Amino acid sequence: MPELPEVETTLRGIKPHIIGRKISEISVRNKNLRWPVSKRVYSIAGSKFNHIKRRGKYILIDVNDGTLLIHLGMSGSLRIVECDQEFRKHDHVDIKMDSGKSLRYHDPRRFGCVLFHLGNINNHKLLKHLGPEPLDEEFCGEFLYSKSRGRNVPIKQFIMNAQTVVGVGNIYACEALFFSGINPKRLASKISRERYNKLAENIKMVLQSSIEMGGTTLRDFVNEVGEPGYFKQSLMIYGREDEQCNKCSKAITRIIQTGRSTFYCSSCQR
DNA sequence: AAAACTACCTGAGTGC
DNA sequence: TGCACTCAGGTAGTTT
Repeated sequence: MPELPEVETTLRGIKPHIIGRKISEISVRNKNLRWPVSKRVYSIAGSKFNHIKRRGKYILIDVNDGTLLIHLGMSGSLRIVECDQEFRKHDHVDIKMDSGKSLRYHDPRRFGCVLFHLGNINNHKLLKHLGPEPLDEEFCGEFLYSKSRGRNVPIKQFIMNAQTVVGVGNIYACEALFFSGINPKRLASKISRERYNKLAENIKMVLQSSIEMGGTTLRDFVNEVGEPGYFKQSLMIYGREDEQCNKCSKAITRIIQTGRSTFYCSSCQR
């Protein structure tokens, strides 16, 4: 589910409710996420949430001398609820705070994770090999161009690879390629510098506008208070098979690339 | 090193 | 109703 804008929306939403708050009690109702929930998360009881940031689609919350590392997988969400609110199905982790509210992790498919790492989080194996943040300045067309030399992989896979750049999932990859007029099947090694400049700009633009609208809700993404995001209404190409392209009116095509749906306009995207 | 493939899991929707 | 099947926002780990 969540790509970068949805994770950013979640982070901004929970931040004012957790920073400086003391953690009173942790409960893990189902530890079987992608990896077992760290036993160490119990050790944060009595401490305060100090700082929260995002790296790619990972949410990192500093507590004591360690960091909570949370990923929402395909179907995860984090919400702020009253401590005494009844648990719903798939509410797996609950962190009660001295405010009377809880930070609650919900994830039907359990592809996400809740881990606790002592020491410098930048050395964590899940973060070590990640590419740059797409909204940072260092991420630009020139960067994509040089990184793509010799890469015989379709451009869509290339930009969805977290080692290339983080945070670009299936929806925003399709959208950015549409705005750039690039066929998703084109090999990364065969795209010009000029087109990469355009692509990098469009990746930034698409992610930024989605963040401004609270992210994209296809079925189950909700923010910290359980509301959906509204970027779905702005999607140009994703999920619109057989509908008319907004630029040229031709029917939108859906193909499968590495097991995932790709939507594109065969006339606008070459 | 890079590309292709596997695996993890539930729920919604479709067709018979 | 029920069963079988497909598809869904992600990505580490394994194999080729």
